[in-house]
Amino acid sequence: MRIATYNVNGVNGRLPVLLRWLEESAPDIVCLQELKAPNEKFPEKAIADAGYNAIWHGQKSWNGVAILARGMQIDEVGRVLPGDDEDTHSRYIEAMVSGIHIGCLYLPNGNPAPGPKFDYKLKWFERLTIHAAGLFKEKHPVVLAGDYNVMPTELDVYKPERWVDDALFRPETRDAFKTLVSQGWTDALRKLYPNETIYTFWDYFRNAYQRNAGLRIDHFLLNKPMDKRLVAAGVDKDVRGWEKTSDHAPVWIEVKDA
DNA sequence: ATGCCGTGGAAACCACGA
Repeated sequence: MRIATYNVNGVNGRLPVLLRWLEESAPDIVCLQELKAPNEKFPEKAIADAGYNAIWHGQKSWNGVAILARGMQIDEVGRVLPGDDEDTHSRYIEAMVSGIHIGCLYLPNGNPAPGPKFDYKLKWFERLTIHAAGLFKEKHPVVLAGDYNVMPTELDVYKPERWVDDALFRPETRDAFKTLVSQGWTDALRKLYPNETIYTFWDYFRNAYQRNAGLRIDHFLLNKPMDKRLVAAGVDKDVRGWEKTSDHAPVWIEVKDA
């Protein structure tokens, strides 16, 4: 079974790219971020015609997350990250699919830092870490996938020295990710490729993709039952080179059937 | 060192992204 995460940067503007990628790579479960569409404008029919069931949590203009499953039932568990009733951003959705517990997340960017947006990011990270502690202990496999807006180490940035003051790479942000992972989670891509340069995002400008000036910010965290089933992982980097593409590439893991 | 590009929504510019 293949599980993917993809920050589409606008699900409607990106629909041709998304449908082509779904057809070519045929992932079984997909986490989408940055829908940039309200619930009523989610392209449910086009995605159903491609063979996918879907649940989504949209919002006008910004954010928005969804979980897709190819020919499988999706049982929604929640669509809010607990811990802040005032948080109106659509950044989290959670479901059970084929016995796997999936959390799909779009962690706040946090720039400019310092400032209120950075404070919001760190708070959101704390809430995620509290929620994740419960998920980690579950008996069944759990996947926390999405755009974490964190480069965990210097290996995950094309020029680390240029990013040290950025909200995606500041010490507080990296510490927050480290604290989360230290609950016992497996960073799936890093486990399989401990020393490789792997990027999941390339800026639209300055020919970032052509220069491979990228960042690794889309991650899969696995609890132990899921980690035991991990067999492969990768980035569909070529998708980043398509016409009218997102600035992120799809990331995926392959897991053994139960 | 920097939104240089891109998206969505409102209103022919602005917010936001990483």
